Amino acid sequence: MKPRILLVEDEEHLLEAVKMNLELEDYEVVAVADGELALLKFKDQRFNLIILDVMLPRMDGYAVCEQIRLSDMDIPILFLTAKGDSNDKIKGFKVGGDDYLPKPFNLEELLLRVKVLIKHSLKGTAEEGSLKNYKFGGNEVNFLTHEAKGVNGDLLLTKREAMLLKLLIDKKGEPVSRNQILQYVWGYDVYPSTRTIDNFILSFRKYFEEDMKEPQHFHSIRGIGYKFTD
Amino acid sequence: MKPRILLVEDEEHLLEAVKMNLELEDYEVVAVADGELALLKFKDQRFNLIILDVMLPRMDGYAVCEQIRLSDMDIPILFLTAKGDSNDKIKGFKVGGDDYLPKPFNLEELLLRVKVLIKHSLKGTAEEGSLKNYKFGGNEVNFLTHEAKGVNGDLLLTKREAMLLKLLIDKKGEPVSRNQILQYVWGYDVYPSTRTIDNFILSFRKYFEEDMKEPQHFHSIRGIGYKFTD
DNA sequence: GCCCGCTTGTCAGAGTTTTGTAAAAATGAC
DNA sequence: GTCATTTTTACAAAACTCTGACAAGCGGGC
Repeated sequence: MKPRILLVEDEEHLLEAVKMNLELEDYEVVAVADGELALLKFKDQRFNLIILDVMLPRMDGYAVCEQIRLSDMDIPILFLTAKGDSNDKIKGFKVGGDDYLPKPFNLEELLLRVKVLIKHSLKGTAEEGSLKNYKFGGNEVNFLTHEAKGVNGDLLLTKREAMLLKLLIDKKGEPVSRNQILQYVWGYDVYPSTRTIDNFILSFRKYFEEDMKEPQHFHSIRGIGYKFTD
Repeated sequence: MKPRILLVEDEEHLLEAVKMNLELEDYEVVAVADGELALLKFKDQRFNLIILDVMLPRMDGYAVCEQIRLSDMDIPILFLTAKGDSNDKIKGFKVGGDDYLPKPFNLEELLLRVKVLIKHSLKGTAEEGSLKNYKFGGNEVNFLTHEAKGVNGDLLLTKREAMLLKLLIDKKGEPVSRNQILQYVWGYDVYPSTRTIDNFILSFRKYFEEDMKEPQHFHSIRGIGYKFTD
């Protein structure tokens, strides 16, 4: 599964060159030439990294970054900019950028920075594997064997169920967005429709909740996603 | 618990200056002046970030980085170097560096890069959420979970409420215009009618003000917008 | 001080979006 | 092909946001 990059750059020539080189490095690249289009793509798809030119038609890179940060605090953003002075860099960082590369840049350097940022972004979602057994309420889950004990006795979790449950439990107490769920459980190139996740939550509530109408563990956070509470 | 930084730099003057500034930013800094000492400290203690000068007595920065990477693939490493050419950067990345700053550098830029790298290194460790926590008057807001404690007890903020509240708190003390609010909370192409914002302010006052007629925190600035005061 | 025009406060639904739920259809392993 | 699992579809229910009406408040000109 290739890491996905959203590349936003209005100089067509440069756009093509960078896109090609990133693809040679085995990334999947979506390339757009203006800020608004970038936001649409971002909302529509999932990426591991965004490369953002500062000077863009219709909406500059900083504004795009600020918008993106409203809904996703984690995705790395790398700024490209023509001007080299430190104020630009600082502005880039202030709006939530993670790295900064002045134009003209050395291509190899860009590729290296991309690699570093992608490495970071994958770190969170890579398997840690440490958690193999978990108890909450009167329930119990074994993530190795997928066996679980719920309110209606023993049951076996399916693969997807186990992945999703593990994700929620790993992040217990904090809401996990539907996007994060999709990234972690389904990966980057699958797009199950919106109701799929709900169905899994529905199952969990059937398995583990005393009262489905008043869930104690699997909370829905409207507009965001779900949250697990112990 | 403060993030811990290992700072390795042999110019005494610079070392002191950077150390002091990092400490002002509330990091705990361990400063050493040569590469071998850096490795000893690294084996002995736990850090969230390593700042590494390339030119060091006894053992250069690249070598230190390579050694560290043998036992820890995750800790972020920021290189400082006197020469500005791209080959140095590339070498830095190749031995496992995460970022690179050419000397002489702007101090603010260093601090920003440090912040970004630390943010990455803390990701996933529970403390992250505490930075997104805010208290004022007898109230408390957690922007990560959207939980809040107000004058009438606990409540959950909606997505929009959380965004608007965050904006106002980020800019506390200064008035935020209705236009800014629209831009930030609703995005670049959506403009709800004028009364909508007031409704949200109304809710905030209900949630957080002792006396709605004499708001202490959510002030209306006639002709402009609103201002949050602590 | 008093009036007038404009801005803000307040509220009650209407309208919209998101989530819950179940059943049917598709997928994929064997 | 068969079965278990996953995904889609459809609709219901819930939650949130927005609108429009009107009241109240503010500030400038007189």
